[in-house]
Amino acid sequence: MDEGMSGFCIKTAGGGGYGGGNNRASTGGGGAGGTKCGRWNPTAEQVKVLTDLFRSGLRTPTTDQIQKISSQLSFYGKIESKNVFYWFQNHKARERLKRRRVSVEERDLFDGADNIFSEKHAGELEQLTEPERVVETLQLFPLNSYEESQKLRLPRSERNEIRTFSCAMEKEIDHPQLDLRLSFV
Amino acid sequence: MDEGMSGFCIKTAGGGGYGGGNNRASTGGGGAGGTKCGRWNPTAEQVKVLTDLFRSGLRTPTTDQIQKISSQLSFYGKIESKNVFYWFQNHKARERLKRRRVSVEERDLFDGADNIFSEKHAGELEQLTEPERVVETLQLFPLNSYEESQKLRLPRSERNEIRTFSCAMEKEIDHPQLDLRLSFV
DNA sequence: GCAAATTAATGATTTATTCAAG
DNA sequence: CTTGAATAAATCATTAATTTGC
Repeated sequence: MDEGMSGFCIKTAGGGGYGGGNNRASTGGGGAGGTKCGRWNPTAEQVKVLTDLFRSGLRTPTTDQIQKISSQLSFYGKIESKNVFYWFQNHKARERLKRRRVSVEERDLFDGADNIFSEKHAGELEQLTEPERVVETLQLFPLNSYEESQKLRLPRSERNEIRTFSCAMEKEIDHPQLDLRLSFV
Repeated sequence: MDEGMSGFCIKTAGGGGYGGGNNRASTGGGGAGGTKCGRWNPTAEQVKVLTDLFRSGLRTPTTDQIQKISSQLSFYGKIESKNVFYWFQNHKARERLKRRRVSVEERDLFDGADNIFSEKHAGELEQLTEPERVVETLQLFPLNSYEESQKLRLPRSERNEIRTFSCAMEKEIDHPQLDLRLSFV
């Protein structure tokens, strides 16, 4: 809405970008038919990969990482680097928000006399927030043991130092094995 | 069109969510739970208050300040003055470390935006940004001369405005209003 | 069943802090 | 004291989900 845009130039309007054609929508994969270049509408595969990366610990990818991810994800449909950047920003913030909300609920319940509802809400936490567990489609190349133990000692602040990982989607559709091997090491 | 280029120079960007809530005692080493008197295990509230104080500019609390903080924080669980002292020592040092590492990393990224090796150091530190800041619940009051002189002993980067302050947690009603009004002089 | 209307999610922008270099 | 860079917070805006009346 503003022409100020000093950062990346928003050229979402022009149909041009990213030869990746349209989205191969699987479920929510947007762009049903006509190229409605309103805003990026990620495909289910794209979301899955992004979510796996997030769960593996990635929070604020570097520009290089963003480009690699974007490049790989372009296989599944139209995507730009900025989409990846925004996705991580939003996802990080909103996960934090969810976690905080739930924690406040837990706190309220605990401080109250009885906490009969605690399990219920604990379950909600599991549902709402993304557990940081490694899924089978995500292969983590282990850190060295020292740092791993160090990492475990910091549960409070969501700190992660995942280094190298590759993300491969299992029996999904026809797609190449993603190898987002972002060598952080 | 910057299509061909890597596009997306992160200049002015942002995204995110909201941050209103409060943390919650998770693994509180609190006074109530099992008395595992190994070492201090701060509750989430204690960490929150300490972090807020840190963000408000406090770096090296005086003995009086330490005692008052400790006294107030004892509401949330077992705590001793030395815990507060060590917390500030450690937090100050670690924040400095983090900042230093990040800034080094930034330099590396600038030198070679498209340098594939830059990501080498990147991931290691990307997610190390300081946790969320909370300001709305923190009120600052003017400082006096003693603190001013103390301030001068800090490196420039830490010469923030350190003041007398009170920390009131407004939205979270289930604990008393902290009034950490530390009187210098 | 089906769209219009409404609500929930979430992509994208803008604004404010923060640190530190000059 | 000013300014550059990075990012979190807050907000705007658009799309998908869903509800609802027919």
